[in-house]
Amino acid sequence: MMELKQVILGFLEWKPLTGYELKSLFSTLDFLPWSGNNNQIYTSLIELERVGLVEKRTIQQEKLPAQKRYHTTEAGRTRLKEALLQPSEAPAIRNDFLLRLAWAQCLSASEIEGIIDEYRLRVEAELSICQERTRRGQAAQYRSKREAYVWGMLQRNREMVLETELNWLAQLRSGLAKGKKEGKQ
Amino acid sequence: MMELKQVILGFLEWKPLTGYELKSLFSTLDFLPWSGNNNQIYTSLIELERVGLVEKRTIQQEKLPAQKRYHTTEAGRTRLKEALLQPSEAPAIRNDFLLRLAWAQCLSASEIEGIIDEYRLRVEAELSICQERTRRGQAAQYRSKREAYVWGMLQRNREMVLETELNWLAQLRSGLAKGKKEGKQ
DNA sequence: TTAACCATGTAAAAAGTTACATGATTGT
DNA sequence: ACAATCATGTAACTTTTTACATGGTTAA
Repeated sequence: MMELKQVILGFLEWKPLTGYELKSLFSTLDFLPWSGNNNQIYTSLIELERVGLVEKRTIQQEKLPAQKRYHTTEAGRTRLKEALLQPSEAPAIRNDFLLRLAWAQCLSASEIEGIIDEYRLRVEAELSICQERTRRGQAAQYRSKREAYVWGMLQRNREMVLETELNWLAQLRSGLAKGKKEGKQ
Repeated sequence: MMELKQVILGFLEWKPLTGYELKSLFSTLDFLPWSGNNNQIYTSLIELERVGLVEKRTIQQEKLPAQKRYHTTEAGRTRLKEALLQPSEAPAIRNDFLLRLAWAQCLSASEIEGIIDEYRLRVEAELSICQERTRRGQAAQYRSKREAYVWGMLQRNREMVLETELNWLAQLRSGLAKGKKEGKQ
């Protein structure tokens, strides 16, 4: 299991960052399953430094609080590579809509139509946000063509998952409509 | 956010179950994002009973420990329906492979090919398990045709997600192979 | 003047996992 | 003899979220 700290190590290998900058990365990148709240980021950085996987430069600023800019150490790079070569599990999905649909028996046909439609709109909105980010993502700083391609594919992964969800929803709707015509029970 | 307790409420509305039976459901159904360990199940049941959403019948057995079979109350049914009508978020995905791929810059081309292939096999294996469960799932006890259809679609959702992952992986592989031919950097 | 951004951290609570604890039955 | 199934529960730990705490800058 890839841990939060290992992901932070990856970012710091990409370029030195402050806790604040990491936080904003966690809130803008879809493939990161963590919220990136203060407690996660700042305590992780302190711990990573304590065990010698990262180091920091403190930069005094005139008017703003001092920045602590972290970068990886040799030990950090070694640890990161180890983590990257571990086997990955199949994707784990948390889908609240499926949990609700499972008990659709408790709902009327029109209530089911209602929650399907509400969910479809939600997924479509999410897909739009995702596509918008893909467009803007072109501006990011990549170290190579391969890295740029890979990050494009990370974004594409999320888009494909959401598109699949919409296709599945369309199937669900037509299947339910068909069953309704053919008679209930 | 659909909670574990609400899902338990859903199962007990379907039919009265013991903690042990709930546990085995949690470990066999793919769309449930919880492990269904003892602590989750038994403390949830005790809490649900305490607040009056479920009740139990204790059944003495000759040779085995007593079963506590839980069923929903009227308040439980009301609470469940409330939860079902709440809006659902877009699916949240935890994909460790994406987290590793993000830092592929740290790996050689052949190491990347290695982790892609390992992951592909993992996803294919998961898809097989999933398809096998779909076949067996036909035997389950459903309260209506609609319920049988919906549960089939729950299973189909997971299959489609895994198929999409395999398609995406194929794209990734060919894209990386193409980039390699065109020259590095 | 109000919101967003910059910038750091800590405390408390909730959610989730692993391990501990007990013990009989049934099939290989 | 060993593993799997049946059946319940608790303790300790890890992970994650939410809220608290501080305080200056910048743009609408």
